[in-house]
Formats: sequence, structure tokens, C-alpha cells
Amino acid sequence: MRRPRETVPVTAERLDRVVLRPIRAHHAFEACVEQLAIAIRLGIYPPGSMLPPERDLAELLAVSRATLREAISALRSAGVVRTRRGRGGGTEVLDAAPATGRRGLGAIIGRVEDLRDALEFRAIVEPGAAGLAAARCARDEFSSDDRAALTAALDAVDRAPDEAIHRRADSILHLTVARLSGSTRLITAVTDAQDDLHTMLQAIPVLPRNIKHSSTQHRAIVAAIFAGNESRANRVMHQHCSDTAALLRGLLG
Amino acid sequence: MRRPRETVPVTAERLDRVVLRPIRAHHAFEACVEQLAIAIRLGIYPPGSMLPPERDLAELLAVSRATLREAISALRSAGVVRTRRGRGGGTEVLDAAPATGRRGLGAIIGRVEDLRDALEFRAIVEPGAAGLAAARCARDEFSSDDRAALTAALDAVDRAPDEAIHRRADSILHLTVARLSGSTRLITAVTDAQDDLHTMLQAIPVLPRNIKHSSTQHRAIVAAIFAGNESRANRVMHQHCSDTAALLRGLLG
DNA sequence: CTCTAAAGGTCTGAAGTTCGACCATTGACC
DNA sequence: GGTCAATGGTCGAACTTCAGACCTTTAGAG
Repeated sequence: MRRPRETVPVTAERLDRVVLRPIRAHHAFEACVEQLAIAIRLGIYPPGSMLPPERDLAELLAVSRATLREAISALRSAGVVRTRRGRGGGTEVLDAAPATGRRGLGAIIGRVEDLRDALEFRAIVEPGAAGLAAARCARDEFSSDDRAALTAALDAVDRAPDEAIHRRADSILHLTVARLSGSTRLITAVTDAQDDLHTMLQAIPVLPRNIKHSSTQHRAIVAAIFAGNESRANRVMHQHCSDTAALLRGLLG
Repeated sequence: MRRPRETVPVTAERLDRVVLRPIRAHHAFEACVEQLAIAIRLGIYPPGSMLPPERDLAELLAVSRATLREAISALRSAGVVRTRRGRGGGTEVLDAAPATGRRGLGAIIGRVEDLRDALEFRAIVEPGAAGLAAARCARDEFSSDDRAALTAALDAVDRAPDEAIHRRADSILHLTVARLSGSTRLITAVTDAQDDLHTMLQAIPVLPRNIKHSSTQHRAIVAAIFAGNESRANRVMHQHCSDTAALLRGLLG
């Protein structure tokens, strides 16, 4: 006789259905393309800059050089990058790189629910990152390079001459805050959130008024971090994310 | 002559080094083992329960049945599960399943820095999840099953007859809160956080006083969610995570 | 008792990924 | 101007994963 089983707890939806996540194996190529595209979109590799050597990049992404080269090749045929051989050569990011996800609401059809989730997630993790960064600053854990990077990222946003550069500078600022939080998990979360945000912002027109408002908040965030004021950094960043979310929710339905 | 390049912004540590993440391809097998082990550890599949049929599980994890079978086979030889064929058969989780990550500080040597990060991350995402769940409840978006699941999860924690079952019930409660937040991103984040927490808790002795304190907080969290009080749910969950973190930080150095 | 459905077990060819060794190109330095 | 080192380009053998068809076992329905 079989002994009675301890059954799985009754839930509206079985937990395994929501907890187990798809494994993305056997398609490292696509994941590579995606990550590089994200890095380029977010301005980590701005137009005109060079990607790291293939051997380094392959190690960073933990894929073989062969797979990485496939990915770069895809970006090349998409017109996003250009490659030159020889010493001093390499892969360069091109200017006109709106190849992936071109402007327009069409790009986000069917993702609205998911994007709503993305905005909520962002409004949780980014304030957390800002708070931790402030706490680290208060504990005097910033190097002079750290301070310089944050200041530079803030300046870059203000000085951005056009919309595309502004968007990239904005992402870089947020990613820098995440990096200064010292948490690898938060860096990952913020990177994902920024990419989702990028998708949404591409679909709507940018209003100068919003940019101005945003700049004020950016300055307040950085000031709070430098002041080592954890709760204020958290609060201001939360407000910043909420404002963006409200704007987007209004426009995306 | 090559035109001047827009260089990558100067930062203390290049952003690509922290933003680009390893691709885990070509090792779906290991990822499978890991996810199943997590699900079992966290009590999603408690001892005595059956895993879903291989065909279903393979689809859930988006791997081929062959790969999934390899993973199950690994768990079987680790003594974690048992498999029987035929109708009504399947793979059953066994009682003595502490095969992965056995108790003791040895299991977390070299991960202390990472675990500190995990605690900070948890103290950000779990309160966020609790807050969203409360907000959803306030908007009356809970089904009766949702309410029942939350109540049942809370009861299970209180009724747990021993430490191992208590640990699993605790995880299930937190995962249920995450599920009720309605955010897939948060479910993922909380799952990861709970697994890290599990690793740490296995390394220290559990004090009855802590369990009692914890139970009080659990009730307060669930009450806040049912009351639809977003900020209180957030605050109480934050306190709960902070308390656990303080306890662990003290014991793990 | 028999049949059937539901589960795990097995097999094979195609396709993707890895790793390492080696080739080709080109700018920088002497 | 020549050398060299850094960089991309190419190839192939070994491994992993996939997809799905098919087999075996077993409990329950009739």
C-alpha cells in the first residue's frame, strides 16, 4: 500500500506555473544579439565607439567566440555596427542605429500588460538602488572615480543636444546609480527596466516640458545620493519613476 | 582619415562589465536541475508530492523532454526524488531531501558578499511585492481563490510541526504574496531572493524566539494586504526582511 | 478480464554551441 | 620601411540539445 502523500498546497494557480522559468538554452546566439542590442540602445556603446575585442566580449558574455561572432554578424547586417580588421580595428557602433524596435506604437502592441508590469517593477527597484547608493555614499564607500562618473552622467543628460543622445544619457545615469548601489542584482534589474522603458519611450513623442521636469528630478536624485540621504534618494527616485510611469500609462492606454 | 569617435563615457568601471550578463546556453541541463531543486527546496513540491508529468514540465521549462529527463535523473541519483512508471506513476519528491546544500557554514563560504547583496535585494523587492498585492486587493482584484491561498499559506506557517516544514511554508507564503502582486518580474525576483535566503538559513540554527517574532510579522503583512493598505504592507514587509537580514548578518559576519 | 489512457523509457538524425588552433589583415612602433 | 602585435576570419572535431516517433509499464474503467 502506498503511503498517503503530502499534497501540493491548493492555490488558485499552481505555484510551479508561476515560479518555474523558461530555460533559454541552445540559443545563445539570440541572447547575445539581444544583450548587445540593449547595450547599444542604452548608450553603453554609443555611436562611434568601439565594442571590446571579440575575445573579451565572448568572455564577458560567457559564450564562445564563434557564437559571439554570429551575433555581431547579425548586428552588422542590420546596419548597427561596422567591423574593420587589423590592429586598431574592431567593431564600431554606427550612428543610424534605430534598426531594432523602430519608433511607433506598433512595436509594443500586445505588450501593454507586460509594460505595465515593467513600470511597476521599475518603480520598486530604481528607488531601492538610489537608496542603497546614498547609503554607500554616507558610509564613504565611493571612490573619486565613482563621484566623477555620477557627476559626468548627470552633466551628459543636461548637455544632450538631441533626443536620441538624451535618451542614452538618461539610461546611463540610471545605470550608473544602479552600479553605485553596489548590488549586482539591482544592476541587472535596472538594466532590464531601462530597456523596457526604452521600448516604451520610443513609441511616444518626447515633450520638452517632460525633459525639463525630468532634469530637475535627476539633479535632486544625485544631490540626495551625494548627501548620503538614503530615504530622500529613495523618495525622489520613486517620484521620478512614478511621473514617467504616469506619463506613459496615459499615452499607452 | 577616420572621423573622431564619440568615446565611451569614462567610468570607474566600464559599464559593459557590469551590465552585460553571462548567457547560460548549452547547459539547459544544469539550469533544469537548479530550478527543480529550488522548487523542491522552497516547498513548491513538498516531500510526498508528485512532480507534473514530464511532458508538462518540459513545456513549463521550455526544454526538450530529453533534457528534462536528464535533470530528473540527476535528482533521482541524488536521492531527492523517486520515479515510478505506468498510469498514476510519475516522479515523487522524497522526504529526506537535504541532498543539495547541506547544513553548515561551509556551504556559504566565499558567498558572503553575494549573500549580503541578496539580503539587500530582498529588502527591496519583497516590500514592493507586498505593497502591490495590497494595492490589488484594494482594487478588488483578488479572486476568492487568491484570498484562500493567502490565508492557507499563513495558516500553514503557524501550523508547521517542525523546522523543515516551517521553512518551506514560510517560502510559500512569501511566494504567494509575490504571486498576488500580479507581477511576473517580482515573482522571479522573490523566488531568487527566497532561494538565497534558504541557503543562508540552512547555515544557522533556528531560534524559537525568531520564529515567533516572524509569525507576528507574517500576520501583520497579510492583514495589511487584506486591508488594501499599500504603504503599511510595504512597511511591515520591509521590517520583516530587515529583521531577518540583521539576524543573518550577525551570524554570517 | 480486457481494454485503454496515462505515465515513464528509448532511439535517431538534425541543428546549435564550444573550444582551440591557425590564418589574414593592418596599424603602431622602432 | 620593416617588424610585430592586436585584431578579426576560418575551420573542424566533440559535445549538448532538440524534436518527435515509438515502446513499455501500470492503474483504472467497463
